[in-house]
Amino acid sequence: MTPRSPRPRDRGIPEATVARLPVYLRALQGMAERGTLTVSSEDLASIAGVNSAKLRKDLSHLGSYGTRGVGYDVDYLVYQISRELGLTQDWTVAIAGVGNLGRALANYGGFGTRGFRIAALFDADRRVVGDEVAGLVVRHIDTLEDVVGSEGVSIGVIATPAVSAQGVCDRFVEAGVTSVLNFAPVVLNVPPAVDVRKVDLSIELQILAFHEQRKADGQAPPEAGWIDATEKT
Amino acid sequence: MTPRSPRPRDRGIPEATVARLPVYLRALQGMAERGTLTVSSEDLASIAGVNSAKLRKDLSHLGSYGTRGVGYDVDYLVYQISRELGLTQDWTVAIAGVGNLGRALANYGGFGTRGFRIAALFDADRRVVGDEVAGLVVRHIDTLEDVVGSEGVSIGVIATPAVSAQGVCDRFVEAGVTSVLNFAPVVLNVPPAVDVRKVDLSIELQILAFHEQRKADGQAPPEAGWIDATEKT
DNA sequence: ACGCCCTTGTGAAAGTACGCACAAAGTAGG
DNA sequence: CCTACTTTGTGCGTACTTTCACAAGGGCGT
Ligand SMILES: NC(=O)c1ccc[n+]([C@@H]2O[C@H](COP(=O)([O-])OP(=O)(O)OC[C@H]3O[C@@H](n4cnc5c(N)ncnc54)[C@H](O)[C@@H]3O)[C@@H](O)[C@H]2O)c1
Ligand SMILES: NC(=O)c1ccc[n+]([C@@H]2O[C@H](COP(=O)([O-])OP(=O)(O)OC[C@H]3O[C@@H](n4cnc5c(N)ncnc54)[C@H](O)[C@@H]3O)[C@@H](O)[C@H]2O)c1
Repeated sequence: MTPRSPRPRDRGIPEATVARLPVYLRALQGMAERGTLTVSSEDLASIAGVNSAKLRKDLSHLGSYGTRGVGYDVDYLVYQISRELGLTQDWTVAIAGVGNLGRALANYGGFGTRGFRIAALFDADRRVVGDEVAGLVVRHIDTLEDVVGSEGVSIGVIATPAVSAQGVCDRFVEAGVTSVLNFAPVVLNVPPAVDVRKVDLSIELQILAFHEQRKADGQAPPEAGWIDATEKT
Repeated sequence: MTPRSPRPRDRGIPEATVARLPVYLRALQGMAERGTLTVSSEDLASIAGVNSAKLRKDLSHLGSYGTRGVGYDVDYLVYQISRELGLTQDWTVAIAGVGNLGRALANYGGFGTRGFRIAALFDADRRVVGDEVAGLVVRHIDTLEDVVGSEGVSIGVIATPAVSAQGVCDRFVEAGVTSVLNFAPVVLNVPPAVDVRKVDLSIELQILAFHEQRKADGQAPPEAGWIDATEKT
């Protein structure tokens, strides 16, 4: 029934796997720099902080790139994961809201290192527009549509106050942006074809507080036994 | 077999639910400010961007706080969620690494508004130590143990470069901190009793890139059908 | 060329999460 | 008090995720 052209691979990578691939990629790039040629699932999993079976299953979604008895070729795996994640091409990013956070993001080196190019900064405040931040001149938010079109922006970052976030988001979407990274503490409403990911500091702290309270509740913990060691995204 | 005292409620709240409670809480607080007295699961769910059945099931983990035919009392629900998340008490936070990001965090108002008090800022750079940021004097990282003890810090935020993160984390843990929020792009190693949550910009962008590539792959999408509308944390 | 040993790739089981659909419970109006 | 209507709380089927455990594959030493 699927009218899709018969692609080499299934291409139905689970979301949970996608979220871990960048972690593996980072670990592998570190190894590559240090000259490591191959790595076993056990070792890589340990560095990435996951179960080795999970790692193998994750990688199996990309194909059979390992060699039994040996492990995975580091460089090859870096390439395959990069390709799968779409990092073999460059992506153009625009940031809206050049305040505390927007400036930190713009000045963040690790942003551009891996195929993400910041093409534009927008703000609504006339006192900020025209400033040079991280080598870019801050533009007025009203030029968003023009710039997104001319620069080919594909990812929009929202670092405005919460009240402005939905409006800015709508403009990004209207201008054709289909991926949004939102730092404002609001739930954005977008059409189904647009992906939104949010980074919400306050939520993270509240989740930590919840677990912290749990630990305290048990008072003097008779026995440890918290199974929370590893990170959950 | 569970030797725990028979608590009023089960207290086995799913992690997925815990991650959504702060979203509900924020929506409810907004309503409370606007004077709304009660809300139905349908309305609240719509604002929070989730399915109403999911919302009801989430809330049912806290107890039966709704009234059939009417909905939920906004103020009461705010209180119950706050209590469950541990927000009825104050939490003390310390930030290590006062660079681009650390400063943005320290200056962020929304941080302190809901029970999270920033008690200390640490840095290793002598040029930064002694600066006043957001009303606090930046202390040297070597005073971490003393300050964490005297201030009763329970949540440590890591905003140092990646190479320093594990070391700083170890010091937090050694000093008794059992909750860590990590902004550095590394997997932290901690004992099982310590909770770590990470915020990783680069990973978020890579996940967006993956989906963006998918959309482009299908070229002129014959039929839409992306089921990605809602946000995934 | 052979066999040992290591590591992958993957079935199957167990554990979580989601969302539909509906009975139960409560309100409001007569 | 009884009926009609609204909305909660949850049982249940489905889908996704994680983990175990092991057969099959492949290199390497002899
Ligand atoms: N600073 C942090 O560490 C931090 C942490 C977590 C979340 N956040 C969230 O990130 C967002 C930004 O935080 P911040 O501290 O940088 O705030 P900020 O006030 O320092 O900066 C916001 C900037 O957005 C601009 N702006 C306002 N309306 C705009 C519009 N319609 N279009 C374009 N620009 C507009 C303002 O002029 C300002 O420069 C907020 O939603 C905040 O809740 C910040
Ligand atoms: N800036 C961003 O927008 C951004 C975004 C995502 C992730 N990050 C990550 O957050 C971290 C901080 O980023 P940044 O842009 O603020 O970097 P930065 O270089 O501006 O600041 C880092 C600060 O940490 C201090 N430091 C170094 N070693 C330390 C130690 N052992 N103890 C205490 N302090 C120490 C440095 O003196 C510096 O002041 C990095 O790991 C970065 O990858 C930053």
